[in-house]
Amino acid sequence: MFKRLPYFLAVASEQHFGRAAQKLHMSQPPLSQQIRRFEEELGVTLFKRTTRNVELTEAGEFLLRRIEPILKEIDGIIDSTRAVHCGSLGELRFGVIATATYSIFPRLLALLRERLPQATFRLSQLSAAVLKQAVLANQIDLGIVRGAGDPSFRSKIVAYEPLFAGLPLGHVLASSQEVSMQDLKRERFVMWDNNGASAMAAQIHRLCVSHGFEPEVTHRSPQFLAMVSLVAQGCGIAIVPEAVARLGQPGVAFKRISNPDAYSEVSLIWHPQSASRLTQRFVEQVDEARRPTSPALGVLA
Amino acid sequence: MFKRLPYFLAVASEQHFGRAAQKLHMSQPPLSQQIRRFEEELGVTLFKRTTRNVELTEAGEFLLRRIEPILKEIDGIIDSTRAVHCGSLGELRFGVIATATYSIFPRLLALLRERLPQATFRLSQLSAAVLKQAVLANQIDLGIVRGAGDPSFRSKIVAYEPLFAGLPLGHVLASSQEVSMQDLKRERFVMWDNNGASAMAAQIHRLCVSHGFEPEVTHRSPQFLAMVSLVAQGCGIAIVPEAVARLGQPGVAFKRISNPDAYSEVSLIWHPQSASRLTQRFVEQVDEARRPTSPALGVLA
DNA sequence: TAAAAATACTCCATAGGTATTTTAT
DNA sequence: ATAAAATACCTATGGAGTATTTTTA
Repeated sequence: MFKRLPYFLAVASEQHFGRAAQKLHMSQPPLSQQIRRFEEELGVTLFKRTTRNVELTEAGEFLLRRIEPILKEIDGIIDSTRAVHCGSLGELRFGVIATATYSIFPRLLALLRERLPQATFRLSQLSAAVLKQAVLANQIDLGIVRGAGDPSFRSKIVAYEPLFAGLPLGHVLASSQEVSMQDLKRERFVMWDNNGASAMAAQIHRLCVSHGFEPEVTHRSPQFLAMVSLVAQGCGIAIVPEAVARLGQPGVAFKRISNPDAYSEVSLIWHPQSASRLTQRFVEQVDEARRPTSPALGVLA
Repeated sequence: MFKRLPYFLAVASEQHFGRAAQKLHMSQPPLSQQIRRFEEELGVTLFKRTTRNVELTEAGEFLLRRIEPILKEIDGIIDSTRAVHCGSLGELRFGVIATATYSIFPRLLALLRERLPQATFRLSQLSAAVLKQAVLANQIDLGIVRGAGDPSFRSKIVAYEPLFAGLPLGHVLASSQEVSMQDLKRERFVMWDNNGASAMAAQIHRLCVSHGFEPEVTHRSPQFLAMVSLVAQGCGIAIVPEAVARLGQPGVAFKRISNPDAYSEVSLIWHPQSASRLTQRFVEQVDEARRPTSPALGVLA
């Protein structure tokens, strides 16, 4: 039944049993038989044939017109199924923290479109905690968070992002080229927060301690825009990743912190069990891009 | 390949090889084999299976979502192909003369929609001569013309349409209930024309002669609206079929001609060779409707 | 008479059946 | 221990081949 449709199609398009049989890599008699059986099981005469001429009946014309595009479509679906299997077709669900949405994520997206052009994506901007839950619940495929890793996930660092000090415009350091951690010893800090679980806050705290001081924190916020406003109002200074510094803000000057350990790691995280083929393929492509031999390395270094 | 799609569908929807095999009226082992072969020839794992649990892989989900509606569609196409074969589905191309477009044709159309609801139609309004050529050239399936038949076609009378005299309002007969051919003896006539081949003109001429007079024709036109205007202007009287009388026209009174032979036959014509199944079915339905036992008779009597 | 479809027949691949084994819960 | 899928093996349908006949333009 289904298997006979391609036979019908070949005879219909060739209007000739012999040529159709050649095209199908078979001999003419079995093809004639298949068509006859097809007609019998349909109860429909599809061809008007003499030994000199083969043409479609009305019903045959109808069937040809309808079935031809469908068989092509099925071929396409089969190809696409193979593409899904090998992880080049599908949808990647990204969960991204606010400060990576406009810097790291676009770079990864460019990589996705270059290396896996058949893949589509869906983006959710989430707090780090919610994002990790979503990865575990297989609601998103890939998370972008700060920090080097987490034993619950598979992870990969995709960027070392330089840290900047955000200073009110009148501040004595606001006119210098760079600042060092030493310069910030006596400052009051507007600090990141995420119900006490902010990776940035922990990172900055470690940084201060390793440079010999305990930061004096006056305000805390989970929203970087709120932090930067507090800086503009003179409530203190803030340490932020480059992505936030780049956005700028009236009344605030951002100065790169010159110490080599003043950076924030950004990682891709994913679930080792539920990772789809596409997820795996994409992670491989990220690896590939970060190898020194690859020209795409720079964008993620 | 194609034949295995329904197997895949059954297993995918049941998530169970045994039940799927039952649904397919076969035993479980060959079904397992078919699925395995299908996976092999695709090069794609479609199911994750243990002895306790069967579920689709990503690629399997993808294939299921895409292929299920298509197989349903193919079933529908097969059914429709059968309908085309038996003449209940398709398009009827009607060619209709002007004076049948608003009277006889709508009745036939109602019959078509009642008896062959899957059929669609296409309507061309043509002169009788062009229409007959179009039937011979298989450009239209069914023509509606005046006259009882023609040896070049198969035909069937579908209406005997009473004739009316169209009279200017001031005319002495314009106040009577009916007129007879005798009353029209001395009148001047505005006559139908179609390059000398009008069936109506021939019919009316025969009618006059059989009632003992040769009509005095002052004007001729192929357009009934033109004829009726000439009547309104007092150029003469016109004999027209009921369909024209029903349309009415300011300044003209239409009176039924009481003689029993004062009618015009309207016929369906079609090509005996190239008639489609639907054409044949429709003609059968017209026969059916004209039988005295059928309640639908009246509309065409 | 020649080209092409249908028929007759033969053979083998493969679909499908039964019995059994393996595996995971 | 049990349900269910996989495996092994057998059978038979039917798909495909070759040789031949029929048909019609």
